[in-house]
Amino acid sequence: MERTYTAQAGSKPGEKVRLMGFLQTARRQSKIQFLILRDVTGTIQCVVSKEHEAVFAAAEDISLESVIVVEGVAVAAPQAPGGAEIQVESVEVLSAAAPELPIPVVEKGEGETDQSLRLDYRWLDLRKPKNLLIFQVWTTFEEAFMKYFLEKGFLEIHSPKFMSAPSESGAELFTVDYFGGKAYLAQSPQFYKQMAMASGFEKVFEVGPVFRAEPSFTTRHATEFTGYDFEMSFIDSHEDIAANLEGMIASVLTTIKERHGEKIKELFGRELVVPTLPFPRVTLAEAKELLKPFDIKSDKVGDLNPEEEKKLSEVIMEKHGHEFVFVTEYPIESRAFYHMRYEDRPGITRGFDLMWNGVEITTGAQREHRYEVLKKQALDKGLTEASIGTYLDFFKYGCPPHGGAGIGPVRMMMKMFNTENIREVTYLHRGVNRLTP
RNA sequence: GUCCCCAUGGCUCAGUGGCUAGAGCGCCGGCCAGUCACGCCGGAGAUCGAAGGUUCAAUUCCUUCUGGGGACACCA
Repeated sequence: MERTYTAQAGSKPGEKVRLMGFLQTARRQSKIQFLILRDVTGTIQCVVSKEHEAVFAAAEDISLESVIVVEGVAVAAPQAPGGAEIQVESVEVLSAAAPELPIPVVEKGEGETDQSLRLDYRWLDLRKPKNLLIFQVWTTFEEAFMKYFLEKGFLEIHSPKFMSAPSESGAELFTVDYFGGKAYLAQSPQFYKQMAMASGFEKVFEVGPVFRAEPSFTTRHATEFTGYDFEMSFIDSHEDIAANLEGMIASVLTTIKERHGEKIKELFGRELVVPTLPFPRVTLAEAKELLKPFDIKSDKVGDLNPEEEKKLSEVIMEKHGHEFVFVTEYPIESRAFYHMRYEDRPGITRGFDLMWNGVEITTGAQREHRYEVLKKQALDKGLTEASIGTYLDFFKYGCPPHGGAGIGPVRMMMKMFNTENIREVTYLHRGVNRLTP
């Protein structure tokens, strides 16, 4: 018999159906049992009556979270959760769960299970409907991200993750053994998406893994995560990049809100807001000025510390009613060597950071495409020709003016669900102290 | 890497310088024809994170270590 999903069962009253999923809850009485079956579409109540002696006995022994097949008649049942239930005629265990779960799948009472323990048993933790929703949204996110750029004629590239030399200054890279030699895991597709500009591809985007060997212990860092990047040629300034970035975000959030807005609100209490265009923009100097009244101690002159980022977002929300803000005109000291600088103000870069509700989610810039200028900027930052010679060569034989941005979708997901921690929205977190499961 | 906090059955938490370390959920057994955080009765399950120290006596106080969380630095 063909399988019916729990979400469809209600629309088949009187029909015999076959359902498959996990036994989420069992409420057992002497002559009637209520089994809550969960599949990827939701849950439904299955009723086992003592009239079916053998079935009743079999159902009594099924441990919670076992994988089962239930056959029975779907009926409308106003008293049942969801308004429909299955009158069970047979039940079969496909895979029995060990009787005591190491972490609960249905959290009862006050405290939620400790996060690190939940991550140890992530495959059980992910059985929770709210976690399933997160990955349904991830899928929509990536689809909408790609759709936005594909419709604008961007090409998709996949740059290699093995590299022969460290790419960015001071970057902490993972070293791997490469046939007896040394290789590094890419901490950004930066160099290779720029190479695509030198190749005349003009507009590219990439979805791919990024590796960072930074020993960071925060709620928003991982040693491996997915990066969304784009790069485009023949731009006038970093504003062209900002415009595409904000357009993409508005488009992505529109789609996500349409498809998942209600569920997100129901399960996470977060009312998703589609941002208006353009996003507010402030220069770093203006940001510092706006923050002055709050007397936040910061030893950062050319950048914002996390507390300042949070406060700035609050101020912007008050002034403009906007969750996003671009911060522009960072000094060269706090930016990568390849950021283009203003002709008239050589200490200032033509780029931006984008904040969403207090967290940095993107860095973007116009890149320096002039070979001699780029080389000088790199050497000034302490890089050697030996280490970035190949990269510099990309610009030696003609390269259009260009720019791009690197987006941290994990951080955006964190903001979409108002979770405190990127680990909650990561399929399997990789951190300094976590390599399993 | 620096600073702060935490560690008690499978899970979430109480608690105490001294007697048998408690509860709810879960688990096991029994009862209960409509539950829906079902209910009721009974039971098992803890070297109180590890090592050392103070003390007549340490799960409780002290030190170190390990594990976890958070803040900073760095970044997406």
